[in-house]
Amino acid sequence: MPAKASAAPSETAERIVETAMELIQTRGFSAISYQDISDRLAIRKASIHYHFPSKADLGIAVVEAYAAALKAHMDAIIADDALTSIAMFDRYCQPFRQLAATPDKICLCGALAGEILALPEPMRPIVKAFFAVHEAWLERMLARGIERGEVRKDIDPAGAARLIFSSLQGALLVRRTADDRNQVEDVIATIKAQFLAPPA
Amino acid sequence: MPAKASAAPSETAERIVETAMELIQTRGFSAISYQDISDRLAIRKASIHYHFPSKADLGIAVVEAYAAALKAHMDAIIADDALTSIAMFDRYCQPFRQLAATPDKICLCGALAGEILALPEPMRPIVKAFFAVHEAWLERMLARGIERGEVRKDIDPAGAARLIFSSLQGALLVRRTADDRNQVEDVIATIKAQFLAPPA
DNA sequence: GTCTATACAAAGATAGAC
DNA sequence: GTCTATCTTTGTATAGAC
Repeated sequence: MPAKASAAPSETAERIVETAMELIQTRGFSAISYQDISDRLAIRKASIHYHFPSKADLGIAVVEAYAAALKAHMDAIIADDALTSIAMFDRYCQPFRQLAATPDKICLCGALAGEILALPEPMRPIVKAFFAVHEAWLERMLARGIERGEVRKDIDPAGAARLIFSSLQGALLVRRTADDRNQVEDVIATIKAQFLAPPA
Repeated sequence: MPAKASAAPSETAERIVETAMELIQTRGFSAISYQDISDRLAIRKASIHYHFPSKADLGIAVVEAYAAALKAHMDAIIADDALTSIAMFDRYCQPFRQLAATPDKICLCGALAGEILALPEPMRPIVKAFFAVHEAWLERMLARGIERGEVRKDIDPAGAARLIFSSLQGALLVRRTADDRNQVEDVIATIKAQFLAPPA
């Protein structure tokens, strides 16, 4: 029963998705093939096609899994109402820090966004929704911080959320190429200093 | 005399580079082919191979041309010593605004950075140098602005330069997918408000 | 559910005529 | 400098045995 949107995936299907995710994060969607995945899993190409008939099916499964994992992470942060704004942001950044700690991974949706017009059409709205969800989460966090007096009143939550999210995506992109370990940390530190410092 | 690093390129070679650049900015390097270019130019694949024997040769020519054009733009800004910091930044942003005005183009090096590990090895250091040059330029602009009292003294020019450059790259990436015309303008406005406002 | 085998198209690249 | 023709490899995908 392959490629069913919300069926419990078999273990093999999960390993395929995980491997594909890593490969896309390092090389991009256009550049990877069923052969690349089958090499890593010691499984045949045809077996991958059994679970994911087309490359579009596989891509959709990968991006849905990624988006769902990060959504759960964000929901968990929101659920803890006692957190300060800066603690919320630190927890939000954790997955991005983890990516920055790898030698060559970037955000899956950042990688896909760079080649969005080369993607199978059904993948695109999922990437789009991912960005919208993250920017909305950041905007809400900032608005809450202003209410609580933890964030400067003179910032625009929507504009700042866009800057923050864009800079995190861009920082991951740039740091991999620049091979500079501090790129992402510098950006996070600057965001905190400029946007999450208590009002003067 | 094709593929010579600094020979004057023929007009056909120039048209090939220009077309390839646009295609890479919209679809990515891995996703485009000699066939795509030959279709657009009403020329045969073999003719492109005459000018650029391998895809790596073509990629190098494209990224070198792009980097050189933006380098000239930055040099022209630096040459005008009378500009205020905010005027310098506005002129710096002009090429990025132009990209944001297209339906589907992002920074060439942003697109390439997303698939850096899938690129022919000789292309990579050129992308890397592009990022280093831009961040250094922004850092210098900010440091000058602090000296002139146009930029807040409490910011770290290196960290802020990284945030600004990352956010511009990220904003182009996100706005294309989000199809949101204001993404890039919002980010530029927020940068100005937070980093280029006069000291309190 | 995984395998072998294969079909079919597209890719990068070269040879050689004009 | 551009063309036609062709080679070789790779990629996505399917058929059918086990």
